[in-house]
Amino acid sequence: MPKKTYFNLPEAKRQIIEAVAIDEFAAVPFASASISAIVARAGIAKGSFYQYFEDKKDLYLHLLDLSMKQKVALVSQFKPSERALDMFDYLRWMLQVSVLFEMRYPKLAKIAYRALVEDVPFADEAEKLAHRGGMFYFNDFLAQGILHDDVATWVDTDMAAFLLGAVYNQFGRYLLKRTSLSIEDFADGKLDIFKDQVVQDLFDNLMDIIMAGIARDPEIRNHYFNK
Amino acid sequence: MPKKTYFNLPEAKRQIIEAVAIDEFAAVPFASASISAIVARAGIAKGSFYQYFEDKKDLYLHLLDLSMKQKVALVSQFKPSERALDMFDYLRWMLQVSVLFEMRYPKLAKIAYRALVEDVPFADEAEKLAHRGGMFYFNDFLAQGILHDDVATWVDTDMAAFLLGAVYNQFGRYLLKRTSLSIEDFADGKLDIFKDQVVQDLFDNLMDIIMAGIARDPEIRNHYFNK
DNA sequence: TTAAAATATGACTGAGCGGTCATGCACGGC
DNA sequence: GCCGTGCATGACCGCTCAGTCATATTTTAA
Repeated sequence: MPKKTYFNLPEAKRQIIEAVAIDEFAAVPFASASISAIVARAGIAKGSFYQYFEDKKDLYLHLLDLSMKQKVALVSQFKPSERALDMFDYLRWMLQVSVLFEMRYPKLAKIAYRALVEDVPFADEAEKLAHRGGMFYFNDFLAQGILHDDVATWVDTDMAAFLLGAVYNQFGRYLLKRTSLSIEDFADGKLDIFKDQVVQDLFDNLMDIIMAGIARDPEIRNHYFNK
Repeated sequence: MPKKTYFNLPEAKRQIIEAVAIDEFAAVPFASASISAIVARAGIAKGSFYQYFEDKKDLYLHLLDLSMKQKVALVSQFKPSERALDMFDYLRWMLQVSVLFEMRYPKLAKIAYRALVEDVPFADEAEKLAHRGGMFYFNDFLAQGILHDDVATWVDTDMAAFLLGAVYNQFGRYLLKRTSLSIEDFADGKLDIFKDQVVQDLFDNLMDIIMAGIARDPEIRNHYFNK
């Protein structure tokens, strides 16, 4: 946790520091991120930095925390309107929000991604933070799906949760490669992932594969077979 | 490419250097890997190292190359016996070999993994190397599957290839977490991933989900539905 | 006005890094 | 015996880094 002094700072100053730090930690791995570079770009003295944060790791975990909070905020902002959607619509919604986060806050997303795939000298703390904001408890979710006859009983829910996690985590990157779009295209609202047809078609196809793979209802299977 | 001098070295000396270097680059990200540490542990002089390799990147790419060669070797060693398997058996075999590589050569696997997910200052070269040995051209493979009526025509093969890649790449790590087994359990042959029932069951379930998701044959779908 | 508390500062430390280079040694051909 | 080539060596260079600290400045409270 940053020191008390940091939170006494004027909002604007904190904003600058955080923006610069997010830039740095999104651009390079933890070990390569430079505090010296950050303080220089943020226009503060090295000594000041250490009045705000315990050390490099303290800043890093703070950013990771910010990232997760932002994701959670986005999730609740786009929560499906009223009552529970159908399970597959829910899975689809999760996928979309997950991608949306990556497009809206690419740097924060990258920092969270790093925490999971890269080695930091404090992997456990980082992973705990990253997972807390992970928000998608696929496992419980799928187990519920079996109880409600949405998911085929033979499906190993823990395994299926792993599959969903792996796919959802990478889908944003794939989308960019596949469509040759860049994050900027999405960023300035010129392109709404919820509306763009090409993107929606890809979402559809992915969800189709997953649904056909785990759904219980024979009509769903037949629907895909008859396509 | 390492310099000529390196290849003139006695086999044993090269082995030591490579073993130590693999250790280092598997343990920490590229930027943190220390040449000084490697030469110290390998018992050679710093100057000697730079008679063998151009620079740090040269060594790293060499290791990446070794990793890919080892994977390809493992693949051909375990090539399905005689003639072509059924497409799904083939996908299953790919998954198993992919996991086997991770268990047999965890450090080499880690180095390859890093090349794909971490940022090195020469990402393009690294990715090219890693992909060349990636060996699994799911995309063409699935396209063939459609031609042969193995894969449902509505499946976006490029997308499905992404899904397979994402899942296959992570499955080894999942397997370890899920089964609470460690790499050592597999390493010394005490446990054969091709024979162990728990592991095979997980393979089965994953393949079931994928097959049910992309197969064309209605019997396959019904088979899963009737489970 | 003043004293105390909080905050800002940047030169400095000690360590580690990748990479270089002058020097020395070993060995094969003549 | 001599020389040339290839290899081995480790002190050394220039740089960057995270983190410290004595000092200066500003803010607060009385």
